[in-house]
Amino acid sequence: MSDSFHCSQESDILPPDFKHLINSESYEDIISAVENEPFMVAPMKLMSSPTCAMLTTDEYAGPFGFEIQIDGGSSGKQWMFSYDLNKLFINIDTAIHLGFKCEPFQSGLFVRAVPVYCETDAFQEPIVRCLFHRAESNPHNKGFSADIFDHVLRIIHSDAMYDYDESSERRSVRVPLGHPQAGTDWVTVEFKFMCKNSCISGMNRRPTDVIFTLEDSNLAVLGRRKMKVRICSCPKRDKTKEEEDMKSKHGNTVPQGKRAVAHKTEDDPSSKLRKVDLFQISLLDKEALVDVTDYARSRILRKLRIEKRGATEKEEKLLNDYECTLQMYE
Amino acid sequence: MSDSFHCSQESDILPPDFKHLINSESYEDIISAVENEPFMVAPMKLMSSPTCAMLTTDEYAGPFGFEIQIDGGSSGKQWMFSYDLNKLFINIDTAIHLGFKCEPFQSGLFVRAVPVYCETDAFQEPIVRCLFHRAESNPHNKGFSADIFDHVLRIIHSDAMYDYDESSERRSVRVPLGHPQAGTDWVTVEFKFMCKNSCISGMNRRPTDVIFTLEDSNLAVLGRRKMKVRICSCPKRDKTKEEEDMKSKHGNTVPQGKRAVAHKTEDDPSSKLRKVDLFQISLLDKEALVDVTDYARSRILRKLRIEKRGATEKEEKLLNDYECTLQMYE
Amino acid sequence: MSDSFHCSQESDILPPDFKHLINSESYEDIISAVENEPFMVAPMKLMSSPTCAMLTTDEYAGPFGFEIQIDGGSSGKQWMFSYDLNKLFINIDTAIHLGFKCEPFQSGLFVRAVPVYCETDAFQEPIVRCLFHRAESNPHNKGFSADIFDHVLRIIHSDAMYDYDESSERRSVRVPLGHPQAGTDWVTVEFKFMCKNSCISGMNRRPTDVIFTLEDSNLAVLGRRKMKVRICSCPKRDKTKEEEDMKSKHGNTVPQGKRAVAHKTEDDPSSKLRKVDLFQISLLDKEALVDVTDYARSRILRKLRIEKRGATEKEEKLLNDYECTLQMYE
Amino acid sequence: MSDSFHCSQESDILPPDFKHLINSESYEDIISAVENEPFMVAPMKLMSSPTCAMLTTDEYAGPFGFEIQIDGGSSGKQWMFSYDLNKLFINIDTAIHLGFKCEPFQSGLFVRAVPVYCETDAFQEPIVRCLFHRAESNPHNKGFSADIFDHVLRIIHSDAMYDYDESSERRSVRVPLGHPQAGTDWVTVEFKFMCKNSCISGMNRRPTDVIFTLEDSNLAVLGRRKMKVRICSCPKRDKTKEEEDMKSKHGNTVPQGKRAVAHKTEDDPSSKLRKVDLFQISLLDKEALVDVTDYARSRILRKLRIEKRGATEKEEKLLNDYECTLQMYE
DNA sequence: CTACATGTAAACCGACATGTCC
DNA sequence: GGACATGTCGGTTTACATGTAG
Ligand SMILES: [Zn+2]
Ligand SMILES: [Zn+2]
Ligand SMILES: [Zn+2]
Ligand SMILES: [Zn+2]
Repeated sequence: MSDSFHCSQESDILPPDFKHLINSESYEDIISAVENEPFMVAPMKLMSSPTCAMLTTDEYAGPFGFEIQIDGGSSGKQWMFSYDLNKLFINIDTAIHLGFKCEPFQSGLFVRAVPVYCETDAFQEPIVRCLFHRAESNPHNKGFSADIFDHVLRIIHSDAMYDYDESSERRSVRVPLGHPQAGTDWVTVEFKFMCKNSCISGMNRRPTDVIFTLEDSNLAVLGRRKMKVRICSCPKRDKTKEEEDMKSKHGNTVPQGKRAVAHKTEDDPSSKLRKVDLFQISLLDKEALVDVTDYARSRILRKLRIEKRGATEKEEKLLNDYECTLQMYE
Repeated sequence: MSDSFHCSQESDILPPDFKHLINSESYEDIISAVENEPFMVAPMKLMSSPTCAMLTTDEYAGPFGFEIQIDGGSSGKQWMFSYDLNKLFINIDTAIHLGFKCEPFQSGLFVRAVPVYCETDAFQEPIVRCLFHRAESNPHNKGFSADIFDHVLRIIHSDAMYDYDESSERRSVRVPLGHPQAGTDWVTVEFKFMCKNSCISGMNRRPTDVIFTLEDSNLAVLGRRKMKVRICSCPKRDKTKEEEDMKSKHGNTVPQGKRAVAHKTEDDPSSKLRKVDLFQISLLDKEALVDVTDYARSRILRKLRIEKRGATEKEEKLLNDYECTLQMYE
Repeated sequence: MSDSFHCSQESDILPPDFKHLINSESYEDIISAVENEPFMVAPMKLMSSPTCAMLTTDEYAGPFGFEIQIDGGSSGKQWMFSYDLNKLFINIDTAIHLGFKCEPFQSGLFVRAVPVYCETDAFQEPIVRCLFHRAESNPHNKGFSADIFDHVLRIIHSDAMYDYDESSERRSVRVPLGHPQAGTDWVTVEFKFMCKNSCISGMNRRPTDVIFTLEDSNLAVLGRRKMKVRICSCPKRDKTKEEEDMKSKHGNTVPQGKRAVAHKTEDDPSSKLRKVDLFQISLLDKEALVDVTDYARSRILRKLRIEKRGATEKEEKLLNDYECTLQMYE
Repeated sequence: MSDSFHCSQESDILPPDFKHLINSESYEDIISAVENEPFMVAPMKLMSSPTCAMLTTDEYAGPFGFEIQIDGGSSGKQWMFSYDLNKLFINIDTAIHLGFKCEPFQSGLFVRAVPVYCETDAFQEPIVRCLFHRAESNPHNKGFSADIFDHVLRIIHSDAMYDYDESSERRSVRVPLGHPQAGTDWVTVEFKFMCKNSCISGMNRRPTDVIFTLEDSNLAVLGRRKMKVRICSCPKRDKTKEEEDMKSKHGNTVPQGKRAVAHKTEDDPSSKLRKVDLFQISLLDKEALVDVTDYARSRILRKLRIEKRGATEKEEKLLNDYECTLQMYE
């Protein structure tokens, strides 16, 4: 869970680009804007919902600095991530953990994942499971509701919501984005792909992307990330092959001097800087949440009063967070 | 991390500390409330008996403050208890004494023990003895009634009752809970495990828990405790190994080349993500954490007192969590 | 090596030779004997119908001298017949014409075709179409009744009857056998195969035979022929490959790194060991072999003539064997 | 099927010993003796039947020159034969083909295989299947008669007879020895082992031999061979290990000059010399057998008469064989 | 308590099977 | 018809699990 993968199509020489992370200077402005008119960020629901036929696929950090992360280090299993290609190679029915970050994490946010064909010709065709894998008798469907039989992409979470867009016929899945565990500022979500790219009567050997969008509960898009994905039986073999293909292609057009460079992404200190060591407690119901949040807020304020000082940046952010919560539930 | 046995990460030298279990101030109130209306806690016998296929495994002190204790200090050679793992490592056919507490001890109470597989996949499969150990000719069966040949778990007591649930096919054993001997408030029960986790045609190397339930004679569940158990030939070696594995796992981000299997309930962080029915707040530092947690706890206790009722299962779990947190950071 | 199509090892240039099938001298006698008492051959319908799970697959000319013919000369691109392998290689949805002969052609006769897996393990599993090809939306099903969507094998004839054996779940197709056109004594029937052997969720790369039975309207079997079939995308390539494999196998003692699977009936020598109901004698040289085989053959034929009856299945098999031997060594 | 394995316990330097093959000089005497007083060879049935507790295990070619052969060449399977150790390493439920030779092959002969513990302590204990593998529910028993559930050793042949010796409680299996196929003078029998040496409540890690005896129908022993067998999950690993152990043991007691020498057994020309290229034909019933055999005999005799010469050795043997057959069935 | 015995599982790799494209 | 795409299999190796023995 250490490497944030970059999203450009360029060769692996390029360092990952973190500029899309929110600059702290503009942070308060955004937050305050959001607080006052929550979720104003152009919903454009009718014109271009995150699941419409011609959905936008451009990367977009958005007001929350939405980011996505994969732990490419633990390769060698049923999946491999290629930093060179920014592409995930994964077997069918294999759990993959992706990390999501947004600042701040607040209730009412969702992450949606929608698979799309990346070739222009097929782009508008919705991706659905093949006849074989969607059959009720298929073991991968054992114990699941028929609602999700047609979904290629699953989120393994009891709150996962499987959406079907009647107009585009796209199927997607989303989950409420909780808060990060102590010691990290990423929220981990587990995905599984339930068809192969090669499935006949399904994806039929067409290459695919997955589009991840950060949304509020009105489906307004607050951020967007893209990842190439190939679901296949031999992730390692195919990753190697595609990387070699890519290199030899570059070899023809670009001088050979290129050398493999260590991925800065993997240990970019800037991401570490952002880690906040927060603690968490769980509350039973909204009433308790409001009550305890209020207590926690007054606690800080009292402390500041006693210590006769202003809030640190961290404290400020937390207070902000508390306010958001209180506003939302009171 | 929600087990009654121990909540700290310290080594197993420390004796178990049970003081944190139920806050003594509010304790009497709860009990007295319950005493007047005994067994009010919805039995839900049909929906979920303590031996049904999908039996509940969550810890639950219940109206009697049901607790369980093991004397880990006197760990002999044939068994060892790991406080780090909350897990008993024991050889086959070895006597182990467990202490049970409920307040008040009254007639008509039983303690039942039912072994279950903890892996999600196998959870519903009843645990029975392997063909080898259940054979009449097996020396461990000498002198016993054939009724218990198939039971992995025995209570060494003349009043032990061996139950077979025809619907789930689970086999369990229970015994009337007497009164504590003078000088203690724990009742001791002797158990023996009659198969190993590694027994082929039996548990087949699958890890197991034992669920202890406090019941009345109508099988209504009045309390529940869980203990991980591994029956093996080398309790010490295997305990050491698992503890080391656990430590190195917590050290690394991801367990490297190890075999991991989905467990039904685990303290693995991803399971926390599933606590969707709970709310979370973030705190800045340990001091704030302790302070706010204590506030949240007293809030619940106050509520219970006001409403003159015992804790629901959820509330109890939360209280438990709070206690653990407090103990860890105070 | 007991197929009607061809018994020599020569290349597929040779046209099929049908002369050896039934010795013409004794042939008329047999037929006339049968004509007077038609259908005397024990139908044993209950015990072993032509579509039951354990259906018989042995070749059997029967009282009508049932034979089957394929015009291998006109091998187009979409199908090829291998005389070396007695195997049809054909593409999906491709018309193939088979000739059937019986003497005399009379009303009330049917030809049934039932596909079966030839590997022992899968033999009893009924062959049905894969989920992809059986889907109503599949273009190959356009304009057809849903009754036949699940049938791998079709007869292109308005009188074709598609049977479903509820007990074995086998699907087969049959057609009334008309009379030959002027100038020939073969009746031609057009078949199509509607799945590939490689279809997942269908035949799943398992090799297949087709069993052709001559039947009366009571389903009594009056003759039986077998043909290996492989439905694939590259009939020619695959035919060449299998023929080469076969040759190199016969050359070497043991197929080195190849995958071999038990077949239900094969010319593999170990199956001969099982012929426990037969007796064997050893001969010194080819001359003796031919001589004695011829003697044994005439012995059986004489007996049939004397007893005025047709050959039993066993006798016919032996006669077939003898013919093969004679042809091979004469 | 090329290597006859030798049966001595010595190191692998020793060439295989073929002296036990029948000397051709004494051949006629033996045969004639046998023909006149068939099966006179000391039956000793009561004292030491081939399945008694203290059964003899010494190698014994006997009057028929009984021999056994295994094809050790094909590695990488589920079994491996060590010529160094004269030991078969094989997985459970794995087919192994053994070749048997006796001169002459005649009807009424049987081959029996009985497994025994080779350690002195356990030798008299009968070998039976473990509780796990003998259970009716065990998939390896699916489709088999309960009679053979307890047998560790199976012969895959419809005529296999499973014997139980009530006095010794040993279980063994035997099969009538047919005639060799054309082109070889070995009869092949397929065996399977249905428990592992490590099976608890069964062989329990004790090493085993298999004793093969050539018998007549009165259980008189006419030949005996012995083979070490280890049934395990990793035949290759364990074979390698035992061979290394053996070598290092020899290294301590014997000067190191020993070098691995090619096994003469593997291509000993003497065995090739004995190969007779005979042809075979099958007959339907005894009557046909007698008739055709008589024809074949007179054919040879006529030929000799015409060519005015005596019989060659081969012819002589065949004639003898024919006589045997006629005598037995007429 | 160390060394070993021995079953199991995962990972790896190369060979093959078989559809598709050009 | 050749080159490729891509699933599957079989064999190998390595690591691990776990009982036994000295
Ligand atoms: Zn699919
Ligand atoms: Zn057991
Ligand atoms: Zn199909
Ligand atoms: Zn066994």
